[in-house]
Amino acid sequence: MVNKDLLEEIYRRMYEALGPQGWWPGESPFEVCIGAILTQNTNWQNVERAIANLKEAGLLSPQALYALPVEILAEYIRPAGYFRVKARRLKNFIKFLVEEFQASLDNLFSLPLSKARQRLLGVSGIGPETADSILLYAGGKPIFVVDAYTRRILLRHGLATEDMTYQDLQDLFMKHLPPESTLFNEYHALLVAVGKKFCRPRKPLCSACPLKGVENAL
DNA sequence: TGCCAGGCCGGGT
DNA sequence: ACCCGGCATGGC
Repeated sequence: MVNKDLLEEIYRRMYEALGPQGWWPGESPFEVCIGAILTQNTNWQNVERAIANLKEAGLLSPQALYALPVEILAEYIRPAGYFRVKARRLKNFIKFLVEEFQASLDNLFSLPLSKARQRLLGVSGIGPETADSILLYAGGKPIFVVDAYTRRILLRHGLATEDMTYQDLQDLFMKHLPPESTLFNEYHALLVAVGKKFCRPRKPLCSACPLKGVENAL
């Protein structure tokens, strides 16, 4: 069903339609981690406000956030939504980073990939997508990020089924594509761009979608 | 004006 | 091993 040629055709079409995306939209690996947690089920525009608040207050460092009470942090990130939950999740991640890795992402990323992923998943508030986003976009590791857009696009083209798990969908890409972080980076960013533009929930057809009919393109 | 946005957790079956 | 309610702001 899904094979290497099809995945490459999908990539080609998206790239030709929308060009390079240059993700992640963050200035440092640490900022990428914060953004990855804040953007859970939330519009990126709202996340940018929250990050801007932290930046403006000089709080965008592991040390500053480590010292900041969770209730205060919550107020800064309010625009990102779910702000009390996310303040807790951020603190969990910061505590993890500071106390187990001397506040150094490089220390975390120096672990074998599967081990680093496992450790991230051990932090309450970091699930598979957030962990993989951190590994790929902050760490430059060759791991494919699956999100709601990825799932919806695959479903809409009959390339996946509802019962497929995160792992199933991730395998679908990683078993057929070369493990290159630059490719995985662009691929996922393009899926998000296409999803935002052409593959909204509840809107059945996307006549302008660059992926229209790819499932039959071989 | 509802619907949607780059999920995840914890409790209940 | 699933299933579901809860979490919240801002744009269109």
